[in-house]
Amino acid sequence: MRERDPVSWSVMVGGFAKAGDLDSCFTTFRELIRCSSQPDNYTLPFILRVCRDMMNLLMGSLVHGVVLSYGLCSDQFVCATLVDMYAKCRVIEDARKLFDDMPKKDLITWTVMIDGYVECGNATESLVLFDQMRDDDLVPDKITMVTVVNGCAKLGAMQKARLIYGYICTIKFSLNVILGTAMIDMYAKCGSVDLAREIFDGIREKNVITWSVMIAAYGYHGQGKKALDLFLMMSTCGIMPNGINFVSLLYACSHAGLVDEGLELFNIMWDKYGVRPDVKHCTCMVDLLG
DNA sequence: ATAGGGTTAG
Repeated sequence: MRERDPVSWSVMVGGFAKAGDLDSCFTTFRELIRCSSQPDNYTLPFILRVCRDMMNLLMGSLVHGVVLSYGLCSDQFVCATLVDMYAKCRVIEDARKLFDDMPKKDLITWTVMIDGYVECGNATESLVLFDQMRDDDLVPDKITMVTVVNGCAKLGAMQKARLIYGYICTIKFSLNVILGTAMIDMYAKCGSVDLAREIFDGIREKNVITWSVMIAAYGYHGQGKKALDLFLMMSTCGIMPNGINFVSLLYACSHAGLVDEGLELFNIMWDKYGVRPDVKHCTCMVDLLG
């Protein structure tokens, strides 16, 4: 191409990244910077998302430098993407520094920061931020609530869980699959498998993850039989189980001492469902038989 | 043909 626009450059950089050719990805990016004039506001965020998805902090930092050199750091959209990149690369302090320096933060920026803390294992701080966000008069949407619910699940705090559920009810969010599934997980990890089941029963369009979360919940609450029943129900509904389902199921069997059932599952997972046993499945089997 | 954030094991 004699004429390349920002899209052609981005597609090429992203394409190399997806193909796993980081050298070419890197080289092409540098060439982009050398050859193009001022990049538009979409090119650098796009490349930052590539860095985030590949957890390539090295290239992410390089792009950050380019953002600074073009004076784009005051752009809210660009900056939020940087926060997300650093957070997902587990450099939460750097993410927080950028976040704190932003004069105006929109809902997505808050959500990215809250989620960053959850993923980094600091659920307490994620809930603190959630309160600060509301003090800032921002109204969370469903995606924000998914991250908050996740934070609460990690904390295992039932008091908080009830507050958050109450809040979701007051702003009248209908539960979509993802938020509903997150809430099942939250209640289960906060200790109430029954409340989790109530949410589960209220979700009309369950996907494989919804079933998986509920099955796992019965598993770590020692109710292996119920986990198995649910698995049968899931099969009846025509949902195809994946490898994670079988991790939860085998775990459930080992914690309830259901040796025969566990062996049976281990046999059919490959023969009937084409799921190849991995180290986690085998660990559960060792637990079950040992 | 780029267009910011979200769900299961570990």
